[in-house]
Amino acid sequence: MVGVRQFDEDNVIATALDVFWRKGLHDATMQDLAAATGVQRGSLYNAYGDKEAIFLRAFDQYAAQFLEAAGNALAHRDTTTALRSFFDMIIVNMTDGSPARGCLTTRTALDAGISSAAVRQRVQDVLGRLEQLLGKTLGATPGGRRAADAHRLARVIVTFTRGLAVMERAGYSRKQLKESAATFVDAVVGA
Amino acid sequence: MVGVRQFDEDNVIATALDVFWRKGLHDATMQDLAAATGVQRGSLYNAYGDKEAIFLRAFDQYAAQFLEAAGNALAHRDTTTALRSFFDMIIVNMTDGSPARGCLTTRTALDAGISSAAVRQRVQDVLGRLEQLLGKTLGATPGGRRAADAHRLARVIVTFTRGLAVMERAGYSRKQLKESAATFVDAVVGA
DNA sequence: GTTAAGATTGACGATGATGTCAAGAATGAT
DNA sequence: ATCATTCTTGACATCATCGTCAATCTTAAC
Repeated sequence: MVGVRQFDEDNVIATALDVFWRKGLHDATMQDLAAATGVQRGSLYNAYGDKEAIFLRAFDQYAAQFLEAAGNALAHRDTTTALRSFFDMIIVNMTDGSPARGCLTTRTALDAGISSAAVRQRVQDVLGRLEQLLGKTLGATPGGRRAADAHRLARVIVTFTRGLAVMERAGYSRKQLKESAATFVDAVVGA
Repeated sequence: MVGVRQFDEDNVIATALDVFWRKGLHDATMQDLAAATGVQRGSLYNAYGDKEAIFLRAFDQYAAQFLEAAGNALAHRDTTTALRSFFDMIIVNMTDGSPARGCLTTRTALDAGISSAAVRQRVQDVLGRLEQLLGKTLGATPGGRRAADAHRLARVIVTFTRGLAVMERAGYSRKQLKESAATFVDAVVGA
């Protein structure tokens, strides 16, 4: 290997993720990425091709971390406890930072109209996997739900998490989001 | 009045709404608006000042129409029926057109980070009013809910509608959205 | 029919983003 | 030490958008 890369790729991707998380795929520019990473625009083009390629790498990292956190949060025997810690995680995830960064998946989903198939696919993947995690949790409850019900409910819960992400963008506080999530869990799982 | 406007303002705003609905405030350009309305860019600047001013007018029209439709849909004695027709309306609203236009409020909310205070305020207004409509419906149910519960639940429902809007952008079909909404209504109101 | 307020038009300059490239720098392999 | 390969750098051309402006046109009011 000759002519060796002068920057740490993991660092660059992690920093790029932060930029995309704050600005979104569409609004983040190559200049933003260059400034944040300290790597010149030209080098980024040379190394990755274009902005979307960088985004896909960053998003994959984000998705893996997000889904792992979701899985961990859901790892409780009691469904109600599992869902509460799940929503806690989700809400902290989107209200973290100052100003809060929001939810990257949701932001990306909203740009679907101007995004490539690859990007749209990643969003669907994350949501699909999240739904599976939730379905497993709901189905595994002792004296459990019928499988079809668990799946339908899982999608409802995923949908509600997306709603929380929108409400966060609309200005609702972490506390308000948590209250809504608590009400939701009580209403849905209490039944 | 001398030097009279050559175009119909209501037409222009209605057409602008269509453009914003399809592209979003941020992605729609003055050229888009000029092309769609048949009014030159210069004239639009002269008449309205800038893109945001046009957007605010269009959004106000949209919000009024949307809230009226929501109010009508909710006008049933039976809470379950009211919510079902409410969600039907919401889902049709966001899956209409080809390609579907999605939900303008949600799209706008997601751009909060790069929007003016005036725009953010409109989004909050719509969501707040929607919440009020729902709260009234839930509170008015015979043998009704406690007021505090109705308000909390109303916010949960608003949040869920935002989630549906995201799911639509993520590629879920009208049918899938309706199924989720039905599951949600059963789970929440059945309790 | 003149007039003057206001609308329309097309062109202009500024800005910022994209993607490319040639020249120079760095370094593993020999 | 030299070479060959790859990375880095800064400049370049292109493109889209924005907002403005002077010249021109339109028309209500007189």
